[in-house]
Amino acid sequence: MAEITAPTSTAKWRRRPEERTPEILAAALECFAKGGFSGTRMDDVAAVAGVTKGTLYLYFPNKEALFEAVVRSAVLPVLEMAQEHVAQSPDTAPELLGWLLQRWQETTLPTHCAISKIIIAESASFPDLARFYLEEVVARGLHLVGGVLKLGIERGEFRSVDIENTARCIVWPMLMANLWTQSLGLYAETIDLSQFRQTHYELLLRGLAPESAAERK
Amino acid sequence: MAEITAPTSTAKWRRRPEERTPEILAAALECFAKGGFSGTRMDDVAAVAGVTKGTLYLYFPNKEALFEAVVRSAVLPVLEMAQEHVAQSPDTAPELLGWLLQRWQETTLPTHCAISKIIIAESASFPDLARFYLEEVVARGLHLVGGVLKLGIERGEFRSVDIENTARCIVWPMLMANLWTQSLGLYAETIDLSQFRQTHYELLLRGLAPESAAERK
DNA sequence: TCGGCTAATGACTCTCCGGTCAGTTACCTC
DNA sequence: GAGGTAACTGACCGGAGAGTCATTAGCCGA
Repeated sequence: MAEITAPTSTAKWRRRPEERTPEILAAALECFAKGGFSGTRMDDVAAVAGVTKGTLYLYFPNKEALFEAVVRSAVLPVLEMAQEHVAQSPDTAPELLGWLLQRWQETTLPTHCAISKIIIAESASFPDLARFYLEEVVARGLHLVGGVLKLGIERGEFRSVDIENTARCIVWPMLMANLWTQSLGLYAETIDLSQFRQTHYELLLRGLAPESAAERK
Repeated sequence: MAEITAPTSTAKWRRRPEERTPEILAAALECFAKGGFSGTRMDDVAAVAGVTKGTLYLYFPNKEALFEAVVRSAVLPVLEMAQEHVAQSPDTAPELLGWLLQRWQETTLPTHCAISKIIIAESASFPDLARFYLEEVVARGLHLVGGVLKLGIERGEFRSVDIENTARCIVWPMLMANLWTQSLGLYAETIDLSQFRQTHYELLLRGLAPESAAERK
C-alpha cells in the first residue's frame, strides 16, 4: 500500500552480512538483560535485530554461543581500558578507587549487572558459561581492584588488609546496588545510585584509613 | 514378585496428609535452590518429595504459589527471631551488628541466598513474586539493620550516616558472598566465608566509628 | 539482462513441561 | 469384611520455544 510511494527501496530486506553480527549482539544484550537467559526467546532477539530466527542461526550455532559472544563484546573492552588507566595514572590510591567506582557506574555497570544477573542465576545449568565468565571477567576485575589496594598499602595510603576479601567488599555492594535496580528495584522506590556510591566510598575510605594517622577530612 | 516377602507393608503408598505439606516444602526448597524457578520441574519436586506431580496440585494451586509458600516458611521465622533478639538485647550497637552478621551467616544465609538468587534472576518474569518478597522480606530486613544503626548513632557508638544506604552496604556484601558460593563459587576455589565476614565487619566498624574519637582497637 | 551465489525467510518439527482428571487404592467405620 | 471417602496416581493435553531446511529473493559480475 504505502510501500508504493517509498522512493528508493521497495525491497523487503537487504543483504548486509557485515552489519548483522553487531546488530544481533546488541539486540541479544538488550533481550538477555531484560529476560535472563532462559527467559529470552530467540524469536525476540531476532525481532529486535530486525531479522528472523533462522538468520540468527547463520551467525551463531546456538543460544549459548550467542550469549557468550554478547558477554565477550560487552565486557572485555571496558575492562582493558580501565586496566590501562590505572597502570599509568599518577593519582593516589584513594583517588583511583573513587575513579574506578564512578567510571564503572557511569559507563557500563548496568550492562555488567545484567550479565552478572544471568550468570548468577543460571550458572548451575550452564557450567561452560560459568567457567568462561570466571576466567575472562571476574579474575581480571578482582585483579584490577586488588592492584589499587596493594598500591595504596605500599604507599601508606591504606592500612594493611586482606586484599582479595577487601576487593570483594569494594565491588560487591556496587554490583548488588545495580542488580537491585534491575530486579526488585522495578517494584520499589528506586535508590539513588550515585548517593549510594558516595556512602559506600566514604565508608570504605574510613575503613581503609591507616592505623595511626587520623587523616583530616 | 518379591513384594510377597515384604513383611509388614505391601502398600505402594500411604495416606499421610499431615506430613505432606512440610515434605513438599522441603523438597521444593531443595529443588528451587539448585535449579532456580523456571529451571525446576514440578516432576522433580514431586520425585524428591516422594509423591507424584498430581499430588503437588492437591496441596498447592500452582508452581508460583508453591514457591511463595517456600519463601514464607523458610525466611519469616528467622527474621522474627532476630527482630526479637535485637529489641531486647543489652549489647552495644557494634556488638549487635557483629551478632547479626554471624548469626545470619551461620544459620540461614545459604537458604536466604538461594531464594534471593531466584528473586533477582526472575523477578522480571514474575512481578507478583517480586512484590511479595519486597514486602515480606526485604523491607523487614532493612528495617532490622537500620534499627541497629540508629541505635548506635543515638548512643554515639557510630558516626551519623545515611541509614538506608549504609544498611545496604552492610547486608549486600554478605549476600553477594553467599550468592557467589552458590553460583560461580562452584567452579573456582571457594572463599572462606567467615574470614570474609571478619574483613567486612572490620571495614564496617572503622568506617562507622565516630568522627573525633579515634577509638582504640 | 541474465545467471548463479548466498543471505535471509518462515513454516515446520520435536521435545519439554505446567497443569488436568478419571481412575485406583489405602484407610476408617460400622 | 463391606462399603464409603478422600488421598494419591499416572496417562494425558496443550502451548511454548529451540532448532531445521526447503524455498525465496537481493546482489554482483560478465
